[in-house]
Amino acid sequence: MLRRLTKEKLEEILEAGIAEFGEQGLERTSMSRIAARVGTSVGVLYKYYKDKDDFFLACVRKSLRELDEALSETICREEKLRQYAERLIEALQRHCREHPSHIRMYHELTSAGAGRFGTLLAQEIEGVSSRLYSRMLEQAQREGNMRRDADPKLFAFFFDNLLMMLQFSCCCGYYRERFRLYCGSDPEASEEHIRQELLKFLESAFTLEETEISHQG
Amino acid sequence: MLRRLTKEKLEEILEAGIAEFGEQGLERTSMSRIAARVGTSVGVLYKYYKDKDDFFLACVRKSLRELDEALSETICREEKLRQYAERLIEALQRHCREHPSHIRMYHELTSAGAGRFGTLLAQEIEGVSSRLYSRMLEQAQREGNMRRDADPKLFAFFFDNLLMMLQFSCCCGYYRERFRLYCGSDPEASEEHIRQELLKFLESAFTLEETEISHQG
Amino acid sequence: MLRRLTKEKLEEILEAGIAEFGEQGLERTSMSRIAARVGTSVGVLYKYYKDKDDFFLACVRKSLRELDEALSETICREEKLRQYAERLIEALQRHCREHPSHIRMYHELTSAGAGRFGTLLAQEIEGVSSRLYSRMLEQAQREGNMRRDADPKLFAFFFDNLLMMLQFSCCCGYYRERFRLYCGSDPEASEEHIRQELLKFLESAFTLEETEISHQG
Amino acid sequence: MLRRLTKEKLEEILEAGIAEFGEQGLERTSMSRIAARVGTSVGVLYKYYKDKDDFFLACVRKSLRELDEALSETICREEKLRQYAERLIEALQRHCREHPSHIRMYHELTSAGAGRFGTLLAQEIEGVSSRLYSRMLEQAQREGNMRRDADPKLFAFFFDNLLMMLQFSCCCGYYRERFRLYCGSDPEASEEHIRQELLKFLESAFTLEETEISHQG
DNA sequence: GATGAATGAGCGTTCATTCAT
DNA sequence: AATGAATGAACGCTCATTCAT
Repeated sequence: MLRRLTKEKLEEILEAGIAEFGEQGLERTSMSRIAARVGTSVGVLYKYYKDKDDFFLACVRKSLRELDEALSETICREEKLRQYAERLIEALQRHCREHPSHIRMYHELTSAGAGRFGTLLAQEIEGVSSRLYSRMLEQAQREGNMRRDADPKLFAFFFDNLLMMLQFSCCCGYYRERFRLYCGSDPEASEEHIRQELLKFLESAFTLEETEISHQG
Repeated sequence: MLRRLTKEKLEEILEAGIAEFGEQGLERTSMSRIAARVGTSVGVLYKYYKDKDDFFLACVRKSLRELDEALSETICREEKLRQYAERLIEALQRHCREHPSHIRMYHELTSAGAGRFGTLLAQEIEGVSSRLYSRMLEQAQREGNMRRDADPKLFAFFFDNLLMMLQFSCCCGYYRERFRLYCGSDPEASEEHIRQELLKFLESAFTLEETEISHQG
Repeated sequence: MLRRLTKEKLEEILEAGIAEFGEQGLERTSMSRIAARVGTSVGVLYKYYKDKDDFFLACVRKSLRELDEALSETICREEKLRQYAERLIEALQRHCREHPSHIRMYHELTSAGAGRFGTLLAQEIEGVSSRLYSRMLEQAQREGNMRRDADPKLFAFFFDNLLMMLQFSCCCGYYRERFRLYCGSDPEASEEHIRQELLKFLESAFTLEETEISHQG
Repeated sequence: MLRRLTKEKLEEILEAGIAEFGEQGLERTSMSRIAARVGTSVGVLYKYYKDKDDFFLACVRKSLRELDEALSETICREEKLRQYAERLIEALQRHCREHPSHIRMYHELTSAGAGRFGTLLAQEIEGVSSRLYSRMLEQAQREGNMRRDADPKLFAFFFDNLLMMLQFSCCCGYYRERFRLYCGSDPEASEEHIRQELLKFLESAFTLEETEISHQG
């Protein structure tokens, strides 16, 4: 509809929004600071977006698209659960490294201040992965790669919980500090180690193949 | 020195603060709304607390004390990891049922807007449990109740991540919706089931005793 | 960059500020009352001025500029001390008549509440006249128009004291009343008379007995 | 009426009030800080004084009484104008040294914020000295100790102006800085010198040419 | 009679949003 | 179509004053 803003400028605006929302939170982010940050006026923000909430939604959605892209290569492959999990964690770790403010903003949107978006956004964001993980684990179960007495939905839920917390622990102030308390180092200092340990943690949870058992003596 | 306000009224004020902070977030919570909520004036808030931040900290600390109490009975017992975990989860679930706003406020304090408290509070809040869990898992490892090739610190971290997310999923708007997407029901509809599934998920992760392995056929 | 407010409006705002500060003092003047007085919103005040203090400083400086203008014609002429003094007093009296609130605000800035500006403003305001008067009296002394045994700096100080008090007595509530007590009339009722008497006072105060004169050689 | 407060305590309270009013000004002085300063409660202040204004008036009056005492010995003597002036200045300088906050408070009361007391206090404070000085100068004139063509009321006014400014210059932040700009030193560094110069100024300001002298007959 | 906790009006300041230019 | 100045509601906070204890 509005053409004056090049696609690049729009991307820049949204990226600035993501950065601010991630750093300051929803309330403390000011529209004029965003405008100033990219060298436009508040006017254009309000031309493209109804209000601050609308702009926030746009930022979230852009971020979501990028996450989808980052994960798309991981998802499309057919493979064993463990391999998939490893590739997924790896992709998420890279995403955290490259787009920490996206994760931060994502965390902001789970806060009470963003409660009015709650239902709407939860569906957009979690819908895909929840269905994906659930189906994946159902299949794993059928194939004997997961405890037969497990509820695949809840296991999918626990699985995603671990992935989410991993991301927050890499990008969000409070959770970074918490990670330090648990592990004594910054999360980026031992990405590989964290990934391997998480895989172990998951692997014992998901699969109990002979090879694994033999580790235990 | 301050006597007019009964202990009960003070508790009520803090509880109102916790409720508001949990519902609205740090920024959107207004001191005058809290005062109105409990039928006092803003003045008294500022008699007892230096400023809004100070009041927030007092709310967090009150909440923390109550959580500690709720968990104290769980912690002092000597028992196997699995039993301990079950009792811990149970206690947390009850705590969520009885004090959802405490959990909501706790979640708020992890958001960017509360960043200035980050380091301070992370230590107060996570310090105890991080040391507790780590030591517990180290012991479990020595006693053969956990994979020998696991990093007990990271496993403690993953363990607490799951517990945290469980609580958020019971109490916080976004995470409740997310839970519904994963499981199709409200978290309080199946507390027992969730607990048992989480135990299974953990159990495979932590312990690999013969009896467990035999489940897998 | 700021264009909506015409120069006139801006002047009007500052003038309103000067009036309020002069009438109410620094503390009792409220930004919203000033905004209301000129029919704008508080927002615009904070667009142009960082905070109340900054606005106050702007008012003082505007006032100072206008005083400088009012006196500039007086200062540039070369003449005898008495003529200069007469013209100076006359100019100050006119300034008091035309801008009483400026003098009132100037008086406010000497009060304890404005202490934080003290050193800064004293230099801006008094610096010029103190140097000017001192040099003038030094010259007068060299030319034999002033007692040789006088300290020109202190005489300049006394001189300015008289001029300041004259202005306050014309414009400031307390000092107007005080003037009435001394003279039985309003200061504006006898400007010419006051001026002439002040000139007499300056030119030979109190006594001119032989014994005194003999001090002069 | 109220007896519980000893005379000493009351004096202490008033002295604390004078100090605070002098340091902070009328608005910025808080009743509770005064109470705290002397170790009582606001309650007693409001038992003795209707409101803050009333307390301020009481402080001013106490201060006035003390000034009167300080000057009483000076005033009651019969002597020549010059001697009287010297003793008066000396007494004022001592008063400034010993009770600077009284002078500061006196200055505060001339400010716009205290405008509502204006008329009332001006009469109480200036009434005596204005009549005294005027009568004194009238007499001096009759006795040939002052120009015959001078208006004794205005000369009394100028005289008191100089004395007031001297006191402010010793005690009040802004005026102290101003003094420094004029003279390059603190006023207390050269009390004797200032006094002597002021006496010179009063006795024969600026010029003492033959033509001037001839006015005196 | 003394206390000092409670009150609440009022201030300084911010910022989402509008709309004249 | 873009601008960014103007608006004004709402917030955090203070303090003179009251009045239950």
